[in-house]
Amino acid sequence: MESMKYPYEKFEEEVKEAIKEVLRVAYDIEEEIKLEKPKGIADLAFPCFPLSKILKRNPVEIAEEIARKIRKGEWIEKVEAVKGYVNFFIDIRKLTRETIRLIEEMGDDYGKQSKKKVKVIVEHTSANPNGPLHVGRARNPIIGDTIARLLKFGGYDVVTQYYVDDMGKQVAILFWGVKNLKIDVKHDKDDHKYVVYYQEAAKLMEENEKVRKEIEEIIKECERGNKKILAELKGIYTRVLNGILQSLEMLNIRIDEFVEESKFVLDGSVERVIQELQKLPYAGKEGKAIYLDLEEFGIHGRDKKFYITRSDGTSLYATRDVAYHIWKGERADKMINVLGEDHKLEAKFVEIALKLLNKKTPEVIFYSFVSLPEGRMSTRKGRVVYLDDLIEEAIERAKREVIKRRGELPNIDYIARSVGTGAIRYNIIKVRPEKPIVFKWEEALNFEGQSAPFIQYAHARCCSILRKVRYEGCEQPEYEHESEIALIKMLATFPEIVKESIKARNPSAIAEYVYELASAFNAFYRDCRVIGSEKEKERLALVNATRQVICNCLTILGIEALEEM
RNA sequence: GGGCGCGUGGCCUAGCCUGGAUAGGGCGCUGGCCUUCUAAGCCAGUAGUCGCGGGUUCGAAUCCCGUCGCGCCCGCCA
Repeated sequence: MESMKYPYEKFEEEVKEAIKEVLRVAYDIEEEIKLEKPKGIADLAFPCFPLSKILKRNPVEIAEEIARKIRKGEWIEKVEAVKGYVNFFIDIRKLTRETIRLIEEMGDDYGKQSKKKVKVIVEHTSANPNGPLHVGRARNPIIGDTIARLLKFGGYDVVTQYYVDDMGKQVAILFWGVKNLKIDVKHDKDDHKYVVYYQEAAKLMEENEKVRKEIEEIIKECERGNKKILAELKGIYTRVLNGILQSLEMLNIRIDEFVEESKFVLDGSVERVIQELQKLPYAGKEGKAIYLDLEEFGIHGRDKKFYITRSDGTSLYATRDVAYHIWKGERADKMINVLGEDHKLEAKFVEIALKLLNKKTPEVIFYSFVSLPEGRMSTRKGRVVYLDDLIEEAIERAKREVIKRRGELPNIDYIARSVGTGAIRYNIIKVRPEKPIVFKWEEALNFEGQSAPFIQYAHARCCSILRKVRYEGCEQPEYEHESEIALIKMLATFPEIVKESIKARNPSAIAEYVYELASAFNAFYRDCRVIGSEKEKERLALVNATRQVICNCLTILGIEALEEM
């Protein structure tokens, strides 16, 4: 698969070369060729308007002239000039043969890019282990996991990391609560059980000076690297963390590595960061607290001071984050972090600090919060939808739908789970991360239209046909019906979509594409009878190829490709 | 006050990086399609000053400036 090229890519190169050649010979112009893909008009198009300026001639004429001078090629089947554009049409018979052949040869690998030998660490979720995940933050694991899957598909070596904040106020409050309170909670998951201790302790801390002091003392001890306390703390937060991980598991999300924040205090790297940073000319002191003045880096106003230590010499979250990123950067070629938009300023601080220390900086994907129609989610105000409740509801509803349509299938629970959780993942990932989402049950649990079940359904239809008639290969497939042609073109562009969506770090492009592919398949299904038709063999090839590409997309999206539903 | 992000039919959304040929979809609503491969489907209809104003350009949803609305942030918290 090294340096291999997919058919559409080859076509595009041929077109570019052909245009370049004509421009050079006929007009003595060396220009970067920018092509368009006007759906439904041509496979590729070259607008001649910029040339018209250089040549001081009518673009319509130029297009016609260029069109005349370009001959058919290996991939170019036809060239036409229309309204100032040179339109190129691909040799559909060749495209068909190559695409079907490639999909069959490559299978689950179709669409992948060549191995990059680049290691990427994707950090996502990293939620404080003080309670269950709520829907407001559920974008994080879904975006992170999908990015990781996408990059893996694109030929990168990917490792996912969860940065466990075991030294923060949140975990300290939880710890205090569990040690000092006795609350009877009935819940089968520890994250839901323990969050009650956290909530109660947080309330007491606000009302009671003594409690506040005790919790602060816990934090101080952690920051001084008290191993005994840290170990005790770990015993408690691990149970909450495991609850969080169970929720993620339901969504098909598994994280490779867990990195504890305390590690960087214990191994002295935070101290080294502080030493290095305070040597910088931007360093200053306010009392005994050390800060960096970031005015010069475009950060103005009150927030220009980036504190790296407190007055008592202990480190701050962002400082420890710098140490973590230095460590991470030594273990990867690229770092990608998925963070809530509330972390923008902190991330900027970390980035500047890393640059000043001459270290690698991470790319960050920020997402907006999911809010409720009543406003931002808040555990304290009880205005919250837990991810577990959403998952449970989705699965239940999916199960009712399966029973309604299909009766009691033997693997109904598996199907219901795949449909329900798939719907959740798809609904989150189809929207670009920076767009705010207002959570509505009827939207989150939508099983129709642009949704995971729609796509899974198209896949199941393919499988159903292939179950009835075995596909045993097709030597020279050829298609005529416009629905067949549209479908084969969709299949052929998949590798391009993968490439672009990686480049733009935009997994929602895959979600968009696979929906369109499923849609194109539905049109084909409507128009072209497969089983029993004269073209049965060829159409089976198309069905099989569609099945494969939908499956590959769903793998990237972390959604189950169901054979039956 | 400052910084960042978002603003596309009643609702949701793609396209914006890299400007081009009628702004794609979905939900909803109206009507139609199951004696042939799964109707979680399909078809037809409905609905749009791409927040607003200016600029750049042969051409702007897309780039630039301004403006309004919403969100997030601006702690020796995380």
